[in-house]
Amino acid sequence: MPSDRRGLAPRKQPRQIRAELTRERILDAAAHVFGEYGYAAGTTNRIAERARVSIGSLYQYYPNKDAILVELVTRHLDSGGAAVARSQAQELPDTLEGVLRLFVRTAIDNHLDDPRLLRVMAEQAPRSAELLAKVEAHETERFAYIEELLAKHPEVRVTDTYTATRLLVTTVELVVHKVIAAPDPIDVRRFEDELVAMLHRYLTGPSETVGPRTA
Amino acid sequence: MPSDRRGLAPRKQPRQIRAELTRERILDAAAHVFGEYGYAAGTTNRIAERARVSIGSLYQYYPNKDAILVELVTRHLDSGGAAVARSQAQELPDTLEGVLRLFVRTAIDNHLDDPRLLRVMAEQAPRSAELLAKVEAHETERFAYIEELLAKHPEVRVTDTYTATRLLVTTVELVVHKVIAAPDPIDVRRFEDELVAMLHRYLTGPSETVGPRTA
DNA sequence: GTCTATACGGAGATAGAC
DNA sequence: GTCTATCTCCGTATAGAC
Repeated sequence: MPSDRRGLAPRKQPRQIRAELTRERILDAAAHVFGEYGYAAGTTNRIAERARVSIGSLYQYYPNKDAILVELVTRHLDSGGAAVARSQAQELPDTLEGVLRLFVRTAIDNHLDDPRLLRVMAEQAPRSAELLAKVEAHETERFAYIEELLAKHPEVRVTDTYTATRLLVTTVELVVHKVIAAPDPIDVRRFEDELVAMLHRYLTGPSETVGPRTA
Repeated sequence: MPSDRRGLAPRKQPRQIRAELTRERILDAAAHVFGEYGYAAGTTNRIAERARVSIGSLYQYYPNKDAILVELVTRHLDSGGAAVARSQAQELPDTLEGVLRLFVRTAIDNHLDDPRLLRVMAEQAPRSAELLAKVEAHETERFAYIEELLAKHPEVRVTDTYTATRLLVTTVELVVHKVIAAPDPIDVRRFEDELVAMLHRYLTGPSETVGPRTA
């Protein structure tokens, strides 16, 4: 225990920083425990143990187990947003296909680090209203971003851009989740190729009737 | 696992029949309770109550809660298989697009009856080894069926049919689940149109435009 | 074979000492 | 502000009467 600082001028408010670190530690521990045991068996006791914090302390930082998971999901969503921002900072590829590939790959990379945790968050998490709202907000943001992106490319021939955007983003999200979370190590890059091809042909394909093209 | 006594007893056994009915009743009750409360809050007590059976009796028919869900999923998968068989019995559409539409629509129809239960089964169910095995078996079957189907259509220009089939089936399954399970009643038919278009263009699109992943 | 009553156990959450 | 100890709650599963 540090010495009693009563009456001394606060130096740098180490408490706040320490507290923040503890929150982080708990969150990291939760990520690990949820990933290893799943949500139901990922008990707060285990989380506290792994974070090297007593169960009592844990409840000082988070009101309940669910709140931990919500923060975990939030953190994940933010990390995804940050990744997108990073790509935006650099110059985007010229071709539509390049843009699609970047989009898909970013999604993949953002999930590769912890597939098991992904499963918990994407599939096992109890869907509280708060969580749903957060996820939906991020989704809306993504929709807008992608729709705008597609608008810049004249090759896009699809008419119902509203539905198309939703289908595209949804497909990428779901398929990427599935492939990453799959128990067997599928050939991810091959999947990536096909997924990009599918999206690209969808967007640039003939809008209604299909005429076979001669090579 | 129920004991299969077929062929052993030539005499009528009304008990067996009654027992089978009770199993059914419990299963129906479970479907309702899981759909309404989710898996975790869908307790065996509630299930027993709704099935008008005591909790003790319930455990005479099923060893534990998980077994009930497994049987529920099995039943759902079988119903899907039956639907496919039905389409197979009739003549398939001539065009590839028609076939794809039938495939997508069958998937949708097979899920429309109880979206909330679908959510539980697809998302919340604890994935026991047994359950995973069952699901995977069905999936493999579907893969084979679709791959064969695609082989019959010369319009299909995609080269890596193995990966393509998996992408296609996976996409349909996931997107359909998502759309059906979505809280707001999305315009399902519009989504169907776009999904079919995407798959169709993917399969018939130029295969050589997509080079290997760009650096 | 179906019920009632209950045990068993585990998880979330809290109280109070330090 | 962190710990230990504990309490409550509740769901699963069982025992035993009828």
